[in-house]
Amino acid sequence: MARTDERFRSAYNRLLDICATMDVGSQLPAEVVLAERMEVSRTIVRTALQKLDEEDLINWDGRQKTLIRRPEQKHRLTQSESAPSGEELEQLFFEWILRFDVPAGTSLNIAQLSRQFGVPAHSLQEFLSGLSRFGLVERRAKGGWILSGFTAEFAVELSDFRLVLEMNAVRQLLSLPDDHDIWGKLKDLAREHEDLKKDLKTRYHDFSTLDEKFHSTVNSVVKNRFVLEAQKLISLIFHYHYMWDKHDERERNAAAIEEHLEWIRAMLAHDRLHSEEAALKHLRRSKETLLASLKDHKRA
Amino acid sequence: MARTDERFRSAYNRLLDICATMDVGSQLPAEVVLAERMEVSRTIVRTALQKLDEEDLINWDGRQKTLIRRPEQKHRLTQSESAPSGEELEQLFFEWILRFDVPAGTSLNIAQLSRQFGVPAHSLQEFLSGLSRFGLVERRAKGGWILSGFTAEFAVELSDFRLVLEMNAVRQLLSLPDDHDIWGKLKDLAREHEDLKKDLKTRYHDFSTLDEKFHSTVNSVVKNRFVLEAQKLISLIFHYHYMWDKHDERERNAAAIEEHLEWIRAMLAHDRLHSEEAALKHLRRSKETLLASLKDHKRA
DNA sequence: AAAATTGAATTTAATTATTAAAAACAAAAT
DNA sequence: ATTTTGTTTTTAATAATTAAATTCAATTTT
Repeated sequence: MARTDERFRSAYNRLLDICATMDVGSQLPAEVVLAERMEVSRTIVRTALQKLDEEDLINWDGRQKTLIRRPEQKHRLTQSESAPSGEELEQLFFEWILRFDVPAGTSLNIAQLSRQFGVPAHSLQEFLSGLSRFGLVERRAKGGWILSGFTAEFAVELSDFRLVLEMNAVRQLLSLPDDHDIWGKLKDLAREHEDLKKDLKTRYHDFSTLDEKFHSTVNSVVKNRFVLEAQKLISLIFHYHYMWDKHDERERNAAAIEEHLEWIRAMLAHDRLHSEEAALKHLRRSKETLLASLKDHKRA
Repeated sequence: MARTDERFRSAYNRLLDICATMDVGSQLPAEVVLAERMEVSRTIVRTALQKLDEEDLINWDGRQKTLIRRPEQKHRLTQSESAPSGEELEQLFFEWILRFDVPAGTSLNIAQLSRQFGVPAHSLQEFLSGLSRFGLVERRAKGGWILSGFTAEFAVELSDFRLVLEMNAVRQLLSLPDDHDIWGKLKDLAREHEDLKKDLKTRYHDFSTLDEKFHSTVNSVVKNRFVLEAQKLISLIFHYHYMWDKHDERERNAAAIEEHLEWIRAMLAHDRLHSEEAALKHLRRSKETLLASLKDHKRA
């Protein structure tokens, strides 16, 4: 009942580590100092000190905190492995949706999913309410959540949004000075694309990673938290889709590499019109691929 | 302790309403039918029926649910007024931030704020985790939330994002056919602007509403959930800023009206270049105004 | 017998009570 | 006067609790 003492346990173990670096008989620093160093409140420091005293590892009297003996392995507190972080939860969630083709309209069972993902139900709730901002999930009047996205419509809108943002990135990129390091990065990317193109027969799986690297490089010139956040979602969904949709993978990737190369070369040549044209071409085809794969999944 | 029976109470009252429309001696429909009509589970229907039975309003035996007498006012259950909805909470939150100039870095006290807004702490948590997607608030390791946005940087990025989205809307708008009703709406807006311009001396306060109407009309041509969601946040923040920043209000509004008019006329003339130019001009000035007002507040 | 309806049991989720942790405050020691 | 500690108060994370939804089996009606 009530919250876990996870925070205390990890702090106590860190305090043991601090003691291990000290000589027997020497003094531990002040509570405030310890609290600051360990990034916890003084309350935790004091409970930890009290336990050290009880274990006869230190002698605690007022501001005297004398180390009696070195802590051993047996003194450490066991920590239940920490729950997946927000980012990890995001990964788990999208992976689950795309791997099992969870259809739109499915009602999400918080209790079961939180068990499955190994996170407190509470965290999952928060995560979902974050997603509801993007209209991917919805809260029902009766309570609970339903997955409302991942329809063809969603894919279209997401792709269109991506188009708007990425075209903007291209325009901004082209107005950067010649000594900006984006140009070097683009040259490197061109080379990597050429390399992959040569060994495509054996390495065509590697494209997914390169694709993500390329798009995030282009987008990196836009310093904007809203754009960045949106792009995180976009790349996540595109990335996972490529991962699960193995249909025509090699041909698709070969075509995409050519499109990327044309786009990169146009940008390196500072050719505004050609760059926008090449970007448009690639992004539109990307959208079609995403849509087609959604329809394929439906049929399967 | 545990959840409220708010849902039961409102269902019970609605059931009384249904009984009121029926003749004494007639039969109530099946549980499933009632549940469906009232958009509530059968469990609630059954508990409500049981209470009706206890109150001697119906005679319930198996599938016989006979109305004995008409329900009266005294039978109705009192409902505690429902907590503000998600949208209302959003309004309350932004109003609070802008009215009291809550500075970036402030730690948000969930308990106190939820009391202040009259919502369960739980709802506020969910709301904040939604906002964290936009980087407006952040979760701290120690627990709790801090307001990290509403800096000049935030305003700049928000304005830039707005620019990208709205320029895209303009481009889409100009490619719409002549019989689309956007053109009629734009003509109406032009007239409203002219009217306000005439009576500006007395009515300059009305501009804030007209401004919102204009921008949302332009943006309405983009049918995209991501764009829409982003624009909701944008207009909210711009709207509230105009509301609290009374500095030079009349002059600012006069200038903005002229900019709007130029922009509208260019669009009505299907002049692509001029439209984009006018839009850019207005949006850039808008950004400067927002920034200036932020700096002013800092000084005050 | 098939369909509709009800009764009971199970599962799920909203809310509160509880406890861990943080923060604030007051007292004591350097 | 400043630092450090002891104590109290406040805040928030989680489990327990209860309302509500859902499921399944039994019963009645067509």
